[in-house]
Amino acid sequence: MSRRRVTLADLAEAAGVSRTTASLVMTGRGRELRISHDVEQRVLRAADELGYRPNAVSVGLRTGTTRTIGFVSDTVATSRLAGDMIKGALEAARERGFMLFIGESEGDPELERGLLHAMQDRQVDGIILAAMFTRTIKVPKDIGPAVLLNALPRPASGLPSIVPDEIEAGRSAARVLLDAGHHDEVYLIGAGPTLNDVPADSVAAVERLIGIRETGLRIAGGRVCADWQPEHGLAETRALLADHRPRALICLNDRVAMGAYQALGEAGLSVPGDVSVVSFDDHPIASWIQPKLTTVALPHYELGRQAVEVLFAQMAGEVEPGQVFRVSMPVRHRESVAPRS
Amino acid sequence: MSRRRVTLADLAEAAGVSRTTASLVMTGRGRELRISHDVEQRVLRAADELGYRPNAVSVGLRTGTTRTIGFVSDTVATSRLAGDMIKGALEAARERGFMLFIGESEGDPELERGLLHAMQDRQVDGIILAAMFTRTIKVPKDIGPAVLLNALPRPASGLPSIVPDEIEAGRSAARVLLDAGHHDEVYLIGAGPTLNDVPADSVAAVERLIGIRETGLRIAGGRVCADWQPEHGLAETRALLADHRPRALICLNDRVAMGAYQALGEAGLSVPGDVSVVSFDDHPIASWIQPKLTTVALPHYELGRQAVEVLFAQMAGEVEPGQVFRVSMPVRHRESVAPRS
DNA sequence: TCGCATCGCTAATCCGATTTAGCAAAGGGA
DNA sequence: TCCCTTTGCTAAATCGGATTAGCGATGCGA
Repeated sequence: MSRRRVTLADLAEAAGVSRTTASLVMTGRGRELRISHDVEQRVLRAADELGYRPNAVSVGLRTGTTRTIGFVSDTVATSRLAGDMIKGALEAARERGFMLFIGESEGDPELERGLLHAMQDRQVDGIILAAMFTRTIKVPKDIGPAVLLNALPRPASGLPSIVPDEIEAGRSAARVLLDAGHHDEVYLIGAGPTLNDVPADSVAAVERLIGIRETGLRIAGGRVCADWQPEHGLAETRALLADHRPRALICLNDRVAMGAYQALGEAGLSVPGDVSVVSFDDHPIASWIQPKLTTVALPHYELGRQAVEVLFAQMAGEVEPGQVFRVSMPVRHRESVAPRS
Repeated sequence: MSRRRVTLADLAEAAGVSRTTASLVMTGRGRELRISHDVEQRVLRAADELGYRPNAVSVGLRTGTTRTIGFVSDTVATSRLAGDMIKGALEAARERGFMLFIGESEGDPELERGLLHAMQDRQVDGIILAAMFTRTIKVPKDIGPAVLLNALPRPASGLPSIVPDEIEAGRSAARVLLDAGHHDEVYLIGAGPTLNDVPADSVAAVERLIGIRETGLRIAGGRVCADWQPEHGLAETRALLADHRPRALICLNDRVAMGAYQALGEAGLSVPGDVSVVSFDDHPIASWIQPKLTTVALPHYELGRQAVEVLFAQMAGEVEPGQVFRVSMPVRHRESVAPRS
């Protein structure tokens, strides 16, 4: 391979100074500790010529800080939605010269412990604990500086959390319909009509429902889906259409909406002419299906960014224990909503 | 926070031995260097009680090996397809006690250099250079042990490559139709009919075409798409249907196929009754659209795994310079192909 | 001319492990 | 009894930097 890396000792020798002096100049403490301008320039020039870059492992050992963050998720890393979360975290970290370790626990606590250990052993400066779906999680002890992403601590742990503002999202979805004149004949697919009619463990479902109902929108009915997949959306919408003639549908996510589209198509109903549809998530398919789906977006990228930024703020001691950061969910206006005729 | 980490010195003191002895026992070299069974047990017990875990940063500095791999991609990390690639790499790495640094270069060479430096400074043991779409890339100098994932080196660089076997995939797709009795009236959507009719820079398009044509399947015609997105698939299939009546379609990927489904639906043609459809990628939508799409899967998970495994093999000196590893693409038989009537 | 502060730089220590070289005690052969 | 091995363990060096303490030279006031 290439020749040995240039070390501080090499640099010092090339510049004709001690390692101490070289170190002081390179860390920018030269001024403060009275290194002459002349010597400083000499060292900087030598560093440039030799292409000196400090060995981060050594720095990590000496200073105890590695400019590294651990990102542990149950399975976020693989889900499409989560790619953007990682991307946001990655960019925010990079802006500050930090790198990210990624780990997936697959929901296995044993594995999670192992990952956390592996990261702590590598002296990460902080940890992001992320969840695939918004939910509550048990926080391991002695985790050090950490934030929860898309999750809330089950027994309060003092760690800050970053979550999407699902309640506001519910309000937004309802308002899109209200603004278009849909005050009644609105049905829910995926959950509802009451707060008890939700898939198990779905924080998103509950909060979206709360938001929707807060606006005062009259909900004519709703169908729960065990799982928010297209086939369930299809089945439940079919069942709904057997007895009812909705003028608008709020689908609890885009995959469910995709199924709903299929059912509406079968029934000879056009979107948005006969039925308006709003949804949640802004999954890629939302702009692939015809007509393109108006949906309230999960801000994955922004969630990832915020997690990193909150982590830095926390390390700087600027965060209240247990503080919850809600990231707003923007509406993507597309083609699936028409004014009520 | 918690109390200071347990160090080797703590362990040695607790066990009443020297740091050297403690280290020898913990690294398993005790036998070899004649540490008595008695002392060995004493150290192990103390380690267990104290919960001693060696500081990986220190080990990294001393031994020069950090049990860490750098994963740099143009933008893989965020694309859905790539999530699985990372997952595969993650799991293969974890099985050997390695962690992964993730970085995204966004195709910016400057950024890529920065990422590679950041990783080299952290003494990664090897690097995986990944690409979003299969393509050729210029390999930076002095990169150390590395493999290319979903990419081939432009000027031969001696680095091994891991790529999906697209030619075999083309053969597989064609054979699915041939086996169902479709020997003619088969059209291509997304590329073809000749090897010149492909989107720019698409290795996949060329190789899939080569594979398809090798089987001797009679291709009645083809429509290129500038970009393999649903809307182009829709437009090109519409255009095709204006003059022709295909009995089978090979779509160059699933998103194009999704557009083709829409066009076929508009034309009142049923899948697979009137027209059989095969495609490539096995994108999640392939099992969301109706009828479920028969497609030749990009083995993302397997690609990720292989990249890590080849990297280890390379570090062990078991890989030929420039060796190319082709990962086979399995057919997912679903509902979109029917026998030719 | 002496004492003291300031300037400009460096020697030595430390971070937490691994690894080399070697020391003291016990055992064995002549 | 003496010398040589072998056994069982440890002191010290090392990795590549950051940091603390301090040293010699110069300048300045009295």
